[in-house]
Amino acid sequence: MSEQEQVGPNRQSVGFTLSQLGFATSRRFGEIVATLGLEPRHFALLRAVRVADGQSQQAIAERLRIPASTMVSLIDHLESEGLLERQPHPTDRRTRLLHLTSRGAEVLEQATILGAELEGSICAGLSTAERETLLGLLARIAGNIGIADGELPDHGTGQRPEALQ
Amino acid sequence: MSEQEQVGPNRQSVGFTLSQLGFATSRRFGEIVATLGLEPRHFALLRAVRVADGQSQQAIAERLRIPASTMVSLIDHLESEGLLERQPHPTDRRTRLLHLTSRGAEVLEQATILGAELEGSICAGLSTAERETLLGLLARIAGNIGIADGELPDHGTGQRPEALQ
DNA sequence: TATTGTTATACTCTATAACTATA
DNA sequence: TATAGTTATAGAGTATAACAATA
Repeated sequence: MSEQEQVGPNRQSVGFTLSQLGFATSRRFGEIVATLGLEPRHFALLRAVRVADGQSQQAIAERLRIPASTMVSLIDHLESEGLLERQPHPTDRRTRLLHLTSRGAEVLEQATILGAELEGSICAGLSTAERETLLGLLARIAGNIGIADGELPDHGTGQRPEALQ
Repeated sequence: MSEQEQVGPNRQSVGFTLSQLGFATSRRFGEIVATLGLEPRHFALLRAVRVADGQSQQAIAERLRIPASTMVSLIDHLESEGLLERQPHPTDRRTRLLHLTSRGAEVLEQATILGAELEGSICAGLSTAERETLLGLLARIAGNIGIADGELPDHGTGQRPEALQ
């Protein structure tokens, strides 16, 4: 046995391995989007805005489960970078509607491409069938853990929502 | 398509799924050890002490890649809980040697049992062969990412070492 | 002069709550 | 009176650097 001791659930356990790989993958993704001047949470926010252009800050904050005050600083940053804009609501002057700029759309597209490249490097050497097998097994585990497709985790635990990891 | 938008690399990508499951698994493990009054980093520290009783604080800090000042507060906590003890070095009076107490060993054993139960719930419904297949595929991905067996990630990124997640 | 552990401190991140302007 | 967004502030967590004791 290696001198390095296991630290989570048992090494060679699925749980430990998932923790380890999930952490490494998130970190790698963070390094990659950093080359575009973004953090993962900025990427997540740009994506959420792109889902439907012209949503209010509050609508997106609820979607991403982040406090309104955090939204302000995230949007301040992205607006200062010229990636999105606050625009007035046509009838409610309290509300700000968020729109991607063309530059924001470009950066989002580049980040998506870099993400696809990361996916390729992660899965290097796996056949299509193996990748399908892996995704199928992971989906069953997601079911065991209680992560339904498309569901974001409860935010009542004091943990940051994984959307913004 | 679900109204919920993907936030990392593409949903249905291995990378996104690993991030999601890794995060959820870590969180669940944290909730579990919390029932013993521990955080995951305390569990990791107890394990590191158990590897060889009587290591110095510095030796363990290097193993876990955490700053010396952080070690102090972690050990203060565990010592106040009666789970480990600082003892003098026989010849070097600067050095403190760390030892598990019998209660610390018990708690560590209980945490290990709870971790095994978590592993069981994560893998519920998977046959032994499927579990082996999964671990094999994940090991290949670990190789792609550059996580050698037993290796802890570089700590130069500003991220917390996963040992202490 | 170097090293072990401790303490002090500064920084980042996050969330709660107070505040403003509108409704 | 309630709501959208902003600002102020307090807390946790972490790391760097100064420090005391010892080598």
